Amino acid sequence: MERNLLCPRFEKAVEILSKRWTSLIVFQLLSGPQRFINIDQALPNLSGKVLSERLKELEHEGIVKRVVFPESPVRIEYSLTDKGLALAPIFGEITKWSQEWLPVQE
Amino acid sequence: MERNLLCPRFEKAVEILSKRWTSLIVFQLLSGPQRFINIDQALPNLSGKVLSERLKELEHEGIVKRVVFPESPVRIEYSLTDKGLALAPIFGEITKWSQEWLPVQE
DNA sequence: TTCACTTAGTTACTTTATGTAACTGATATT
DNA sequence: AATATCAGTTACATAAAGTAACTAAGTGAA
Repeated sequence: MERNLLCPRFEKAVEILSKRWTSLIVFQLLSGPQRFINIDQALPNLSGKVLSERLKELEHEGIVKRVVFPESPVRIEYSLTDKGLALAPIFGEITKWSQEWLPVQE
Repeated sequence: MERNLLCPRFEKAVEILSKRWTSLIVFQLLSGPQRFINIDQALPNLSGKVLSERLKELEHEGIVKRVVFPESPVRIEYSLTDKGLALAPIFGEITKWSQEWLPVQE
């Protein structure tokens, strides 16, 4: 009777990454810090509602940081923490796989 | 006005991998071909209904193959194709990240 | 000053996805 | 004949995501 062979840390990582939109938001932030509206516009079909939820979750996980610039009007920038930046190799492997195994035209 | 900077193949890969349960099912199959009930039992909280849906999707994507052994009773084995096996490095990177950045105890 | 616009969201409502549990049909075992 | 196993399916309930309109604080133009 084998029970839960799955490493809980691995499971947690998959849980984070496989939540809808999360990967694409992190990937978008890999290109540099940016504002809410910029992320929203870069990812078609992502609603402000879900983006707002995901950014809060990612902030809570310590993957994203939210910085308020008290300019006028106020500017809020989202960026990756070191923990978030460390996700880059995963996206590197996803890119490799997709280029080798997925058809160009769909 | 930048539009859809996202590579469609990368986007497709993320879409496949970030569907709930998909990654864990593929990861489970990395340990070798196995039967429906085995996958179901290895992943707590995964229902037969969703497993059945996911296996069909993965078969359709060419990531999983379903082989019927006409024994009695019939045995059905699910396994990864070459395309599916090629996902292994992605899980390798997820494992690395989770061990470096996620706490042991939660 | 009033009207319109931008940013960073939130709220209310609808549609879709997932979870739960019971069920099916073929074979095997007791 | 009754019970069990495997590989699912069906019906129903709950949770997540999509859609669109709205807010509040500030800016800019008329």
